[in-house]
Amino acid sequence: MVATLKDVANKAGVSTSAVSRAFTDGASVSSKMRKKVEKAASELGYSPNFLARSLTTRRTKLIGLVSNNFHNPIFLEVFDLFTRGLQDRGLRPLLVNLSDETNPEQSLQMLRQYSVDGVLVASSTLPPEFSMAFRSKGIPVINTFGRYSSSPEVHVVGIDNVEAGRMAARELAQRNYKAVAFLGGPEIATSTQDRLKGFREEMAKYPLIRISHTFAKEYSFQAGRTEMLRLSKGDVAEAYFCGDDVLSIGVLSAIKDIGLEVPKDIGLIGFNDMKMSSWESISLTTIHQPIQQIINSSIELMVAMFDEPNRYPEARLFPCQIIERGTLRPRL
Amino acid sequence: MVATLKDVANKAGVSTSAVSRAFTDGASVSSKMRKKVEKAASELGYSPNFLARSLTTRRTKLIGLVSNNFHNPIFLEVFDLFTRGLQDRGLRPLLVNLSDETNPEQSLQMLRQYSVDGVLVASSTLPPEFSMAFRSKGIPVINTFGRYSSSPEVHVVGIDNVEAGRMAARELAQRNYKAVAFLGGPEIATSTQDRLKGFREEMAKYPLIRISHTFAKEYSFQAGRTEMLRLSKGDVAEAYFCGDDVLSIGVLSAIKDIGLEVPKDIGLIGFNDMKMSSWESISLTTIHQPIQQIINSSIELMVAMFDEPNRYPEARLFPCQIIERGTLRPRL
DNA sequence: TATTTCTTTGCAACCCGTTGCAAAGAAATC
DNA sequence: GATTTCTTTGCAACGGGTTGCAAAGAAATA
Repeated sequence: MVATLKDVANKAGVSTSAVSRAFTDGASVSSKMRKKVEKAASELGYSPNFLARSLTTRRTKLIGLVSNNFHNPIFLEVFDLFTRGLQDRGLRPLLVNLSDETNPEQSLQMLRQYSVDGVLVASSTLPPEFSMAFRSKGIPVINTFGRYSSSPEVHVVGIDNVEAGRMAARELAQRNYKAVAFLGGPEIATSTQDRLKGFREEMAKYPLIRISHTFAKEYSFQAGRTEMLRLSKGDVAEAYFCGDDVLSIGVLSAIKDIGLEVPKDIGLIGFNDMKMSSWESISLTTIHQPIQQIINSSIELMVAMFDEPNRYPEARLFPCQIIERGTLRPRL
Repeated sequence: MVATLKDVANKAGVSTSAVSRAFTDGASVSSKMRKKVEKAASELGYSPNFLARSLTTRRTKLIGLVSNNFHNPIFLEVFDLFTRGLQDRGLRPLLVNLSDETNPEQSLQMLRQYSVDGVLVASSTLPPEFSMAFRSKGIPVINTFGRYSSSPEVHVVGIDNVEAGRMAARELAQRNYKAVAFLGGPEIATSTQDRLKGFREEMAKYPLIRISHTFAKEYSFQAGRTEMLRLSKGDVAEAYFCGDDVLSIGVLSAIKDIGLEVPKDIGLIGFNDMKMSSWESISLTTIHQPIQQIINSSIELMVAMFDEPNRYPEARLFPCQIIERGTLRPRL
């Protein structure tokens, strides 16, 4: 049915090695030979079978792209950037939807069966052990958006969540809020823990500011809304640092329902700066996470690991940035 | 490094065929043999290489998942459902981001090189020729969310966009709007064309209703917003049928800026019923597209084609449904 | 032109599995 | 117990490529 290397060799009257070489960059072939082969190949509509090739080259150019977050719109941006970045380098993303799973075993086995060249774990909630499982089997792995401190054995590309928490704290302090709160994502998420940690650390410098914290069940609109509605039954803070933009939007919705106004009655700063946050109807002040850079860097690091599998693990952290929009009152 | 079938065979003291059979369902192996092999295999941490296997079985279980829309949040839901559905059946999605490309050649070649078992084209904007290219090379292909009428050679799973357009028209008529407009996505998108077609057809039955139409540059918030702002400089209709929810949300934002109120001054009905449309702060009346069913059905059809590659092409269309929320005035 | 060096080519083994076929072994029948 | 039938096993060829090595050919040097 579909033409093979042998067919091309027959048609061109040359050996199979010659054909193979004609399709390999930098192989030892004369240009006459290459021309002859290419002619035969194009007449037959031949192109090499990557999977057969991978058997000997040990390179599939398949990359496992693992995520456990298919609900937060920011991940659509993430997938877009990852797929384009990989494609541009001739790599192919094998998408793995982890859903509720946090155990690496299944994914690990599956990705090994497909001999992926590497694995990109795109998650800010998975425990470091997840990525470690791949590394310990010798598969290059990058934990994008991961926590760097606790897993120095694995490459991490992302941001310093602790510092981001401090940044939020400084910002609220500068705007003279006297009672602030952190409204995080799921308590077990490493990103939430770290942002809270930084937030408290920094706030400790302002003894006059009251601080509290609480967690939403997940990074989602409804979770944010629900949590804020719950909070509204008690003492409401003057400003909230919200662990994620989609969560923030839920919170905004709740605030409106309660009958309060942003930023007049209550301040809000989000996290991520997803596209939607800049929509005029939302206009969320938030902390921008440079996902374009993070993703590019993740891919570059992955590619570098192909040549240097035992590369010493590093953490690549990018600075975040406050994006001023309409949900915090002006600075002093 | 990683254990192969031969290693297992040596360790267990049996032939490679025996090992192979032990890992194949329904193969002729005694249970003693299987036990022996499994023991050796688990000691070595062996699991079969799918790609090597695929050379002889001619099944990779890889499915190309092709999309050109990484901006509309509905596609996050689509990816979620597709990846889970495929995984549940032991299939693996190889994600292809088409971006601006509409030419199938590159994707076709790439997916052939990876010997995918089938291709799912998830797009309501790609021309039918795109999917046809795969079919003509003998690769099972389903056009999910595609247009059925113009490409009877390819399997299509989705909705009847013309009928959906009629549905919107009926709904607006029933609510006694006297000047309505269709605000579609990109004019070249088949889905936009069909929805407009149905909308006009149905509206033709109501000679007293004035009707017009216009197109946004793409299915996005900004495109919707921009288009509505532009429209606001001229004659504004009483109600808009918007070709997509994210577009609608942009339109809503513009309406607010203009100083009009929904549904008091102006009505709006969207399309898709993405998660976000049900957020309390948006509460968009819209037409629900049953994407869960569409995607399940697409996958089932794909699987059926494995056994019956020349299956006569069919269109599977699912009915849509109006979801009443807060952006249309009550029925008469 | 003869010799040396470099480039190009083909052979054959290999990558990691599967599978048709025949031989060996076990079970069933007489 | 001998014969027939069924099950299990191993051999060897195969799937679609790549690659080390040696031979052949071309170019460079003497």
